[in-house]
Amino acid sequence: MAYTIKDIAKKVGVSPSTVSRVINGTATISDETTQKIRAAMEELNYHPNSMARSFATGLTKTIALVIDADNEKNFANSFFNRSVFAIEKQAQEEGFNLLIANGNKSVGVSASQLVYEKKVDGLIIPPNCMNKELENLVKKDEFPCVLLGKPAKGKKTFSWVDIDNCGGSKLAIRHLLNQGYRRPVLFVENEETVFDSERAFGYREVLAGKCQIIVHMDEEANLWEKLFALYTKEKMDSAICSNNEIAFRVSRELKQHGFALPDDFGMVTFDNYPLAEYMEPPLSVIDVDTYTLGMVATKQLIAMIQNKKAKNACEIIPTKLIERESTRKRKE
Amino acid sequence: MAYTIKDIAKKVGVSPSTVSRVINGTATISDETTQKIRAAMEELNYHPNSMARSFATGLTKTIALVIDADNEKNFANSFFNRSVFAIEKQAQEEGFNLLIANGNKSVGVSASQLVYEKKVDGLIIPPNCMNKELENLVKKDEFPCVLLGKPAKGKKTFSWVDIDNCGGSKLAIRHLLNQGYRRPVLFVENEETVFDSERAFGYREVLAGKCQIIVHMDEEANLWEKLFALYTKEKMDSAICSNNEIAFRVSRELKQHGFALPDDFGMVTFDNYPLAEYMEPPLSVIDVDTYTLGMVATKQLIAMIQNKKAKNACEIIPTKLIERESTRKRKE
DNA sequence: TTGTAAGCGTTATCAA
DNA sequence: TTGATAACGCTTACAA
Repeated sequence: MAYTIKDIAKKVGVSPSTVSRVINGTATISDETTQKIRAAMEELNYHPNSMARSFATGLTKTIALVIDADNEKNFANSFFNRSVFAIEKQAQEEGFNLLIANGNKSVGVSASQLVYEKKVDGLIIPPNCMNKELENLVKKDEFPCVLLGKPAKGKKTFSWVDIDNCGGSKLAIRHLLNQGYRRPVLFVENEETVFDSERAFGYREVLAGKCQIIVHMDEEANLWEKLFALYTKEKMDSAICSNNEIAFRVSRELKQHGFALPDDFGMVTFDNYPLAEYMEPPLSVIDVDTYTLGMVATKQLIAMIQNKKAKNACEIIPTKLIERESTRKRKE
Repeated sequence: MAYTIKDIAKKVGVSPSTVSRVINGTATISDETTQKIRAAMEELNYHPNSMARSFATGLTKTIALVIDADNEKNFANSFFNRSVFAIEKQAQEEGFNLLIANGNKSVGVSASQLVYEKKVDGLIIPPNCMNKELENLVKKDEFPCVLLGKPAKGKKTFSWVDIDNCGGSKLAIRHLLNQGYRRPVLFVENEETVFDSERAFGYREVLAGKCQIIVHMDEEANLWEKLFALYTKEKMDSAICSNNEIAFRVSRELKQHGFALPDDFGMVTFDNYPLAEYMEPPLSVIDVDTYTLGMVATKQLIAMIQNKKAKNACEIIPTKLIERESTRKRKE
């Protein structure tokens, strides 16, 4: 068995509470005893038992990130993972551990269970992992939680952090217009997702009164037909794509049919990873800082746990433009 | 305050231990009392306090994955992340939670601390996160741990799981030879890493007695010069690359200097993500199953925790070849 | 099949 | 500045 606080107390000749006080700094203890206790802990290589501690205090010093265990794509992608990395780092920095929780009730230990069982002090939840039970649970107990992404309308009572999808969209279009393109089309996966709808909103706002075309990729069985129509009928000369995969598919079709980027067609895509820099030509991108996203969410959550922050804070992380070959300035 | 086991006991009119027995199935309890207890738990929405439980049993039902918090690249890449996802899923399946631990001592709660403080029951450690302290610690206490990758020579006393780097290499060369290429060169990052050295080993074994050339990318300041020399002097006509990034760099140089893939040059790369499929032409790959890697490691670890498995097991996950355009069969 | 009671290691309350 | 002591919620001998 490992040493306990009692062993230290006995060795030094003080009571366990004194040792506890030295460990936690919860009372002023004479320099002399403090020294002796420190020395004894060092000598026996004593480490407090975290479970006993958590049990006694009711605090676990652990936060959980909820993931969708049914959907590997939602987890194992570079964007989410930079966030995970940031969350872990920030948590560490503030003395917290990160637990990965399952958003799905059907298998293993669900996020709700972690809350019920008091295994964590707070939750970071991607909106798509939020379900009714979790929602009621955190609201009822005022359990600290931060959404990693803007919640859908009508659920604004949570704290959340998101990247500036609307602003990113604007940045992209203004850039295209600046470079001499006239008819940028927006390609999204599914406008019903919050981030695609925000991007569409930004697109529409900048192009108010002008030609606006939004293509939903999930409906495009015959992509080339669609592209060709947009080119001939709508004079499409450039695009903003909502992700690298879309950008790849669109540019491949165009190139295969004789279009050259950037001369015949300009392209900006959201996300700098994984393909943008490696495409031919390398693509200009709206870079979303998912690292900062994760870091800010974690800071906010821990502040809530420590009662330092309002229950209803929200923050938007700005995006930035990285210019590359795919939007080279056009000669007038 | 949430309900405790005593509340349930009182409500049903039994002792707390009986309730505990029902929860854990540690004794046969009459059907009648079992029913009543279950009903009471349901009614009060009772959930056992995990910290009290862990404290009493000394078991946390949590495993930790150690990561290198100083190096984002080591964490936020698609290979490692499929493993993380698999680890989480497998852990869930067996009723364990996954904690992310910091391999680095300098910041926050290090992996060693988690062990000292008894916050986890076992560790999954990438070999590059293994340090002297951790090594001594797990050996001394016979603390359950599995390495996520083959350890360097002389550290074989750990359980480990790795992908079949040597076999993957062989698969790649045999494929190139089959397709009619004659002089495959191996491009690695750094042969001192275990996986590159295994790959080199496989390469040498298949080409025993024939021309063998291994290029270390970290030393190649002028890549084209090197490639040109290999082509003219050594008649290089194909390559195996140790990762997508190398494959991209090599193929870009070749294409820029007028070589066509696969006609002038054949290429196989390790790893199917993130670029291989999106390159021009799409690259044939040695696909490494990092999902299975993580899953097997987790199974092994949990078996160790439950005393079902030897302390010194090791397992190798086979690789497989995915043929694409970059190694189309040559006409003789 | 069930109850009693001790114990897990720490913190927190109350006194001194 | 310190010490006794209770309490945290659960598990587990030991008894019955």
